[in-house]
Amino acid sequence: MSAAHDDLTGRARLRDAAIESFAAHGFDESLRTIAARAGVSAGLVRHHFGTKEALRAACDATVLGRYRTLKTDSMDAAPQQLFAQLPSSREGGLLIVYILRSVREGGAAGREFMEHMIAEALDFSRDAVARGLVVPSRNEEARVRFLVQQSIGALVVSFAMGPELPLDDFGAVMDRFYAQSMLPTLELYTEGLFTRSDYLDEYLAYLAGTTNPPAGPREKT
Amino acid sequence: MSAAHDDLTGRARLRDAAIESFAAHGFDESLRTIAARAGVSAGLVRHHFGTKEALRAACDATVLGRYRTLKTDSMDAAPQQLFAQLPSSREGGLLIVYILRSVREGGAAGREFMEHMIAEALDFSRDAVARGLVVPSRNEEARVRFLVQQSIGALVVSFAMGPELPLDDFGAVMDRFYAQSMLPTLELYTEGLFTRSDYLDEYLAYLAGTTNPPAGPREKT
DNA sequence: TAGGAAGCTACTCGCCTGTATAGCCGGAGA
DNA sequence: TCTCCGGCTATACAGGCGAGTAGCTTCCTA
Repeated sequence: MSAAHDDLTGRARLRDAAIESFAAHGFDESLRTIAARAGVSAGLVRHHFGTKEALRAACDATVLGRYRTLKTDSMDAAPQQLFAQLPSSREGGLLIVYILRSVREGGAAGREFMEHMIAEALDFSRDAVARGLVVPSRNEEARVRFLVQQSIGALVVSFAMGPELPLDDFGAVMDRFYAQSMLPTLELYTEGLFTRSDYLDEYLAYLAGTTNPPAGPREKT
Repeated sequence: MSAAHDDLTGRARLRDAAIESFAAHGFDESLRTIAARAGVSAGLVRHHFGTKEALRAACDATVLGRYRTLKTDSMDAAPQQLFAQLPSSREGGLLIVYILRSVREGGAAGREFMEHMIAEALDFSRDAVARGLVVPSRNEEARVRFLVQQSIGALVVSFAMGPELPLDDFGAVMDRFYAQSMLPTLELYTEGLFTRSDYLDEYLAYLAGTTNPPAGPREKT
């Protein structure tokens, strides 16, 4: 039940070892390696989970659950960045790396993590707009999806470029990333990029000409 | 020598088949599958390239070369997006998918592609600033690295979320992506995100307090 | 105290991978 | 015409993988 890290039953130890292995070295990590990390035999994976896919699913569910818990436990505030105070603990860093790897790999789990983060960001964004801190968008959801996709994508790419992610003191890696991107982020968010609004105006005119009047545009699949 | 697709020598056919396989299904595609796609035997890979790693290196070099060629051949203009008119041809789409997959996978090849695109974008950005189209940044290179990382990252994530990339008519996939992100991009680039400059001002003050005066800040590794 | 289930391990199987070796075949040069 | 040589194939090999089977220990319960 709890998220302690010591003498647990084999199933929990195996699951936690798999989460660490997956986060550290990717989802192709072999069952034998995972079992060795957990200090148990390889056959125990099959005994408890049946298949590797099922073990992976259990890891995904556990990570998502712990992520939710950590996020709601520390509702102090998240100024402008997702993953704000999360990587302070080793546990939080582990979760972030696992999630980023899931997104990078694609598949159902990555999609679920993305949708979860988009929903969070949408709440946050609406509140920020209501409080007058953020300019409104002509399509709030599209903007949030776009911003999350960009932010997470930048993290994914940045970490993919590095030689390897140190699972411990992941906070240092995160700090380095923010140190490199904080100034450009604030510049872009505060001052924009274009000196004139020609491009936007033209595109809005183009949109008005092709679809219904831009009151409440909605995605069309 | 040329990039035709029909009766080539086995080495070229093998290399081209590997590029398509890697782009379509990832770099774990087996040598036998690649050879089958090329219509040759699996042993020929070893005969011509020695190891799979060497085949991969040949593919990387070929893709980078073709990308350079395609980019310089069509120097008409690239309004605000990298990969502007590139995916119009099947060849161009193939290259983009291959590059995105390389970046997503990480490693030396992905780093090289990234640095190449950053250098391109830096040229373009300096020119745009000089022409008064784009506001100057306090650190041009940091901004460009950040923007490229975000743009490529968004593409990587977006394509990772999709079930599979259709190698043919990749232009349609690209169009769909731009259709979803064009409005948020133009809004953000034109109007920014924050209503006030508090965050930026505070961060600049913080920077001024920790380092040398912010005249020409430089990255510190 | 006997029984039985649960937790766990040792061993095995078939498959697929990259790599290695031996040899076939056709065309160019002497 | 003989010969050699490069392109190419067929087959083999060792290793790692996920999955399957059988059996051991331990502890709880009837």
